[in-house]
Amino acid sequence: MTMSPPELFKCLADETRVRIVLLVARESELCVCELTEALEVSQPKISRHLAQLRACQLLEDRRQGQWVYYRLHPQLPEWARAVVKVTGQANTDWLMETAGRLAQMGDRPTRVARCGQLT
Amino acid sequence: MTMSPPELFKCLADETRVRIVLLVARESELCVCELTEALEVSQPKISRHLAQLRACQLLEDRRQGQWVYYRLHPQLPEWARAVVKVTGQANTDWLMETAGRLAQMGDRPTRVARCGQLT
DNA sequence: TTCGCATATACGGAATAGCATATATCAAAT
DNA sequence: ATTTGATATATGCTATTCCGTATATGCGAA
Repeated sequence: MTMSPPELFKCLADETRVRIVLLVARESELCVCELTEALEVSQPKISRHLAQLRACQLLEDRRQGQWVYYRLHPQLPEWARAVVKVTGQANTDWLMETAGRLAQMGDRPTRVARCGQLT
Repeated sequence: MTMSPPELFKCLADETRVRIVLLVARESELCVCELTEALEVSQPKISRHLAQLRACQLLEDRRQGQWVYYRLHPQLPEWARAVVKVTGQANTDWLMETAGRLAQMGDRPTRVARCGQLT
């Protein structure tokens, strides 16, 4: 896959979108409802940004039952991955500011429970 | 200095601006006329983008005679510097595509000559 | 001071991006 | 088949961004 610098940076130029990408990178994989809760923004808003991140090949989605999980696109170029990594690592405080419930990630039980859904 | 991820990425979300930043990082320091020639864009356009990069503290300017030189801001956070570095290194081909005359950087004489100005 | 070059800013219009609300799709459960 | 919860898309609007042209400023040379 190929991706020019401005293409990548346009994707990351919106606060909601960077937060999504950094959180997903940090957690390996997150579903829409987790992101909606973590960032405390409306579902359509999250969804629109996710569509954009999918379109530019930054994220990949995987449907599992009623949930859709997002992760970094496996073919994301190394340098882009490095950009995400270094940014996330150097900005954990900023990231967690708005990470809502996701902040206490360690003590959450199953992913299903996280989504407020049972079994 | 502090700089949030979306702040940095907004600066880099424009093709002209990333090119400026990557070239400046690569060359340590460049003046406006060099950038204008290298990127082959109008002078006001370059200047406007430079003003923006100055405003967000990504670049610092230094006046020397009639020229104004730009370099990465000395207090730019490490992670931002790392983002610029890894992006530049992984995209030299893309960078040089539009780097015009600056492409033959090795064989240029003095900076003054580069600007098409004598002594 | 006046001229010429390098650089910066102002202004108006065109294009783009982001948002809220409403609606559609799709899978699981009943 | 109908309902319900999860996710996606459409629509209409506002706000922001970017650009070209014109103009201003700052500096050095004459």
